[in-house]
Amino acid sequence: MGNDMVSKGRVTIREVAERAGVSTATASRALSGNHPVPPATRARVLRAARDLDYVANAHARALVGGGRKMAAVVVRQVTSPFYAQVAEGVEAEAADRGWLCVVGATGGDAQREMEFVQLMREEGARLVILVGGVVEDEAYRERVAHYAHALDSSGARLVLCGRPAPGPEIPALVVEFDNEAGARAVTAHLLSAGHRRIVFLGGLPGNTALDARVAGYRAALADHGLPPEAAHVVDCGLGRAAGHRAMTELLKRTDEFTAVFAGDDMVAAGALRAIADAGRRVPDDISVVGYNDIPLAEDFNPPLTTVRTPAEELGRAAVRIALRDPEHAAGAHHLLGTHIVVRESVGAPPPGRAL
Amino acid sequence: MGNDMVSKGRVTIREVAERAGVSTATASRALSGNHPVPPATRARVLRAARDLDYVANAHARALVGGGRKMAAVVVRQVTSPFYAQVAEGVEAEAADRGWLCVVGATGGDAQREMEFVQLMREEGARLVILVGGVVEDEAYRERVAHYAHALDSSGARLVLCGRPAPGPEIPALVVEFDNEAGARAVTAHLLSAGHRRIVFLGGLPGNTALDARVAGYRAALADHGLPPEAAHVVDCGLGRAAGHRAMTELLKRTDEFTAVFAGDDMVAAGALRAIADAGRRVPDDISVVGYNDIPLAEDFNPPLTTVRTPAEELGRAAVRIALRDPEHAAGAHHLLGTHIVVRESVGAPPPGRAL
DNA sequence: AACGGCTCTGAAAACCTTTACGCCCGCGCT
DNA sequence: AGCGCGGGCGTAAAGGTTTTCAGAGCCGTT
Repeated sequence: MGNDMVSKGRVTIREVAERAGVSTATASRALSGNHPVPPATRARVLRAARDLDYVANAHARALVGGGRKMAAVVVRQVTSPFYAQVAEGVEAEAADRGWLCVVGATGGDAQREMEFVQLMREEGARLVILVGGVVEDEAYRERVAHYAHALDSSGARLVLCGRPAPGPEIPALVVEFDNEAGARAVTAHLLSAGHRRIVFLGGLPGNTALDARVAGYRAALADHGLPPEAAHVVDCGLGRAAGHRAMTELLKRTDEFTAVFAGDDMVAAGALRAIADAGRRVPDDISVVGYNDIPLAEDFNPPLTTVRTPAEELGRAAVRIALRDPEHAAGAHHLLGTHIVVRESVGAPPPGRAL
Repeated sequence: MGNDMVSKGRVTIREVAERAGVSTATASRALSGNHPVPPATRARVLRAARDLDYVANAHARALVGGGRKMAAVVVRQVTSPFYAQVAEGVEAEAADRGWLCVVGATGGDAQREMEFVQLMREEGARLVILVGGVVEDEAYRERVAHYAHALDSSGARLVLCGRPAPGPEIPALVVEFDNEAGARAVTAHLLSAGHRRIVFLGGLPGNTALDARVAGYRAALADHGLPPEAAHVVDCGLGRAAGHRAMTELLKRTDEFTAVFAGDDMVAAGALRAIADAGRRVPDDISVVGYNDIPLAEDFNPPLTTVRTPAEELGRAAVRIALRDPEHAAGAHHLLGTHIVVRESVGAPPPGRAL
């Protein structure tokens, strides 16, 4: 495959120009296509570049060009199916326009988040996407306001996915799912199946995403004419382990429920296992719904009824919206729709305990 | 948070130097720490930098410095649990040393892989990690030989995770799991449980990773004194859907097996569902083992006995080894160990059909 | 007192590309 | 024939940082 003289050191545009018998200016124009060049000259340059296996230096290019085509997506962990899907969406949308996508994992540590954003400023990323619900405390607001202004001043855009902007005039774009609507719909689904005593498993007070789901859950109960006391929220947080632990305890403590609304599918996974371990059956004894519709949800036992939040689409939307109309985007708030996916984890409540 | 004069345009080291009353050379030395600077001066510079909210320009830095601290990990898709774990390992190990980690998803398309590697050359990545088994054909060998030489000539290192180097003197480092040993062990586990008719579900002829697992499977059968005909490999490829389809067909066609060795856990997920759909029970009627031990494997129904391939460790090892002794690393081949995780998807073969 | 060596610092080059500016030439119009 | 215009192309500057080289000042030694 035509590797002529891959001498040591990198081939520069100077050498390409020399070989093609033109100046570096002309070579640059021919290679980048930024400026018209007669076909014959252009062909000569391209030929020389190919012969020499020339590789443009992105740094030199970015240095003179100002910014660079790079997007960054920051998540808690890459291995969470939901975050992975969002990252994939960002990567795909970025790749479609020839952009680079770098990912940062914070492990939930604010310090690492700050370091990463700082790094992105140094790298000249033009788009930073922070993904995932958070506890919205004072520290968070300050931190994000700082990011927003810092990035804004270097001409980069900040997108918050599933987390709130700290204020209306902060130069950040919010894109998220309508958690409240989704939770309301899936709760309504349980209610219309006959359930009245539904436990919400996986609350995380202060976390805006979870709080919204809890709000939707409460709203659905109210829609159905149930009193506020009907709501029973277990604040065990997210994750498979948390769901397993909380469900195990709950089963030991009470029988006063016929259905479980898990804060996300991983919680549901843990809960399903706990229920099975306790010798109860889903959905005959207890109905379960989850949230997010991760790829394996249909392989749970039984296949999980859940709310599909098209995570990859969230990632794509974040990039698209941020890049579409940069002016209008700042401060905007976009809600993405969700829908229920009915599978087999919901049934009628057991006759004896219907109400 | 002390944002003084974030005027338009970026703050350069020149302004920092000016404010601190030193030259850019001294400022650079104080900021980068590459060269000793008296504490008092150093403090003045740091103070000025903080006051001005100075952000170093990574491009300028990389331009003069030659390379840059950046690793790239290339996978088929980010949403596959296994790849996600590898990527997380790379990211973590990179972050530990202050490196950046960019990820590329190819969707299995060689064209996109080539484009991405090219992009990494332009960006000056110092480490490119290609992850995932492949069909080792002539095109593959040519492609990778090209990568290896191209990257090598720009001083970058190439690591192949779970895929072969096209030749012994190709400047690439191979890090992978010992697929053959893992498959042999888990097959032996089935054999010692009494199974004799074991189907391997998920072959993918030419794919080196799968071929190695099949080889391990055959070796275990031979170890047990079984004739080569005892091996039954279904070449359905990987993925949940493939596993489901192949298992459904197999159940329709024959009863001549008591255990299934799924090529990976996703295949196992599909197979488990197909078995359940057919009204058979695991492990009472059919035993199933998987491969990789993805996070949700313990939530399968029943919890899946599988081979743990510490994927995150694979990613970390790839970075560590490549960066440890760059000289010695080229052409080296590292095998990482695996071990069985016994759960509940394996039992004795049904009495009537033990042999 | 002179000199060697050390520390601190600054001027300037180098890294590679893009682009503003301007030159030269040829063509078409008057 | 002269002039204006525009296409093609080269020169040089700019972009921000690191690093080399060398100068300056100081201390200790002879």
